[in-house]
Amino acid sequence: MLPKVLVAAAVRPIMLAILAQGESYGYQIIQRIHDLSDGKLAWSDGTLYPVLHRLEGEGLVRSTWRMSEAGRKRKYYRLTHAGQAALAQEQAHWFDMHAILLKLWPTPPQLALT
Amino acid sequence: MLPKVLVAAAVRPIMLAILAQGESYGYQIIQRIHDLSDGKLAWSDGTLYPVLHRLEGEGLVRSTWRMSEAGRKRKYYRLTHAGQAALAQEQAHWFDMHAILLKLWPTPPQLALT
DNA sequence: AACTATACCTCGGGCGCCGAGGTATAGGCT
DNA sequence: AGCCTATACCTCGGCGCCCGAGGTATAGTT
Repeated sequence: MLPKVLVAAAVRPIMLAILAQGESYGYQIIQRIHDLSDGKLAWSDGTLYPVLHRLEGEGLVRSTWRMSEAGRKRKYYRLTHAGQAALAQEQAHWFDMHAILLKLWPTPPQLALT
Repeated sequence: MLPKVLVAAAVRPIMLAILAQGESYGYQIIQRIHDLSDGKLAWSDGTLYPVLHRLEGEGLVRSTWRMSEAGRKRKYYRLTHAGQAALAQEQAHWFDMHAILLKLWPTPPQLALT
């Protein structure tokens, strides 16, 4: 299990990046993240929804209610222009930090030991 | 300025990595981080000391008081074996997350836009 | 009728940074 | 002597944020 702080740091960039690939909704996002990380990230909906609401409050995503073919209500989220800019900035920040860490880690990944 | 959550996620790996290069003390660590990050990371001592104490409480570092040539008391910290193992694990976690993000970011660094 | 999966939501605890404030010594300047 | 800066350590409290627990509702299966 990845440390909480690291997960916390990645929540926003991951969410923005997923929505940058096309609109989606809560449950689907959770599953996409689960698959994408080979199960390393398994977020509960209690984690996800507050984040989505916050992003919406900041104007980075916009939501619309729609019906699925199965007849269930879904709230679809899609990225705004401001959201795309925010994603680019999150990326830049991540790479900044990554560069700093690489300087400190002369030896790459340092496999195994687990 | 880098986001707080991202900084929070990097605190432990950075501290452990710096101490892995040899023993050091509070003020020096702050300066090393400042230089190393080209000023992108400027931690206050109020940030640093609680972290050091926590790491010591977990047995990842050990400290000893010594005198500098100038005659001031300094508390030197150095990594324990457990600390080295912890560092390796932090590295592994970071690279796990990095791999996930890279999957979501087909376009590399995405320079500029700043 | 009961259960599972889908689909949304809120609340509260806990963890952890970090600004503000505190103590103390060494050295330089006036 | 008095003052300032740099060095060097520390603690406390607020704020932000994940995330487990709990709640509501519908569709399909057993």
